[in-house]
Amino acid sequence: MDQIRSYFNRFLALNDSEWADFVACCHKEPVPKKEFILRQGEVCDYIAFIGEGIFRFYYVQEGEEHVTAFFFPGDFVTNYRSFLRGNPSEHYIESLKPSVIYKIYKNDLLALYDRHKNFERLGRFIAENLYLTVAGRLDSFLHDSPENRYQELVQRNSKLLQEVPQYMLASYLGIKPETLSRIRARK
Amino acid sequence: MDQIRSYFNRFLALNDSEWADFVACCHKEPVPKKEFILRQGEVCDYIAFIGEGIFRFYYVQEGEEHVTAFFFPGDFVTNYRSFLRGNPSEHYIESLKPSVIYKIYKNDLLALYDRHKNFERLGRFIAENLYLTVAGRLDSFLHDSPENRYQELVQRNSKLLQEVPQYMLASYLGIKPETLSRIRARK
DNA sequence: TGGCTTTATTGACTTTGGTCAATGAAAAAC
DNA sequence: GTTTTTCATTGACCAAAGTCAATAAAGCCA
Repeated sequence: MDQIRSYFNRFLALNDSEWADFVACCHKEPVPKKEFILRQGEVCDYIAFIGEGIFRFYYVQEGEEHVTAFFFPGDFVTNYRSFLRGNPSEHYIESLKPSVIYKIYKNDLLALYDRHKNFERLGRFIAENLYLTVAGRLDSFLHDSPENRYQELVQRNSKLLQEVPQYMLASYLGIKPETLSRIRARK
Repeated sequence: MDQIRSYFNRFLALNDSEWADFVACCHKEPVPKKEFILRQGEVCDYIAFIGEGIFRFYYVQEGEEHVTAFFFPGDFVTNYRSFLRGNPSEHYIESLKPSVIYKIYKNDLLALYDRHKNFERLGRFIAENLYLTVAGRLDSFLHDSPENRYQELVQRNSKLLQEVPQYMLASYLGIKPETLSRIRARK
């Protein structure tokens, strides 16, 4: 839980009563390897802080898996679209290793927003931050070659390379496993 | 200004005093065609609601323009990254037609956040919404062919096709003008 | 450990988008 | 309205990623 508090502190410091209120809403949950915490068609009614483990966020189209994102300890994992809009999820969220998460359900979170202005603000900061992350990824990928995209990834997030099977990485980069294999062989 | 209020109402209704407070922070500004409202290197210290006109958001790399986004009447336009972080902008924001914008400066907006919890919430909604837009675009870019991306764009946002020169559209889709021309000829 | 399944690599070939260059059309400037 | 510039189209060719298939390597489970 300390991890979560320090995550929050990067944006804004909660006082002790706000924090206690938050802690009361967290549900600790162990997740075995290769387990889905969200399936296509389900509505995502929680956000989950990752204490341990790795998750991938992907959808299936014409029999092919398309990986949109990976999540690591210290991240929040959720289908934010499904969570916000109440739509059924197009994505699966699956653990790649044995994991531990802390779930906060939507009703509880909305109540926290209502009760504490600081929480409302924290929610804004987190949404803003998510936006910046994705927008940066879009920009950097929109006009770069797959080769450059891979090289950038290696630089910025070498953790991914060791922790995640290559065929998932390829999908995350928007290319085929064979192509990624060839890019890696190129030097 | 009614446009802005109805934009807000899609997310949350402001009461009259909140609205009056907001209106007092808006600075109306006409913008001629092909005018920059933000240049590379400048810090973006405002968000601007578009009353009339079109803007494009792009950066220049190795002599080439890369279009990241277009903005239309009813949208907010800003370099959100530069605005939030106070970094110098990598992007230009340029009007494509004679336009009218309503600027809200950062200091004023932060003060609104402080004064009204509803405003804080509105800020969250807007950030969340921006995130969903970009995240969807990223997904479609990573896993769809340029051809499909174009077809999707035609369906979802036919306004773009009429209003924006084709070479800018091509850049927005991450392809060359010649390729877009050929995709269009394909049927 | 040995056998099975999944994942990664490599090769031959195809498809698609990029490049360069020429031409035509449309829009802007005078 | 005519000139000039910008933009869109088309063709020939090239480069890069995709496809299909075979093989090798790695991981997993009994």
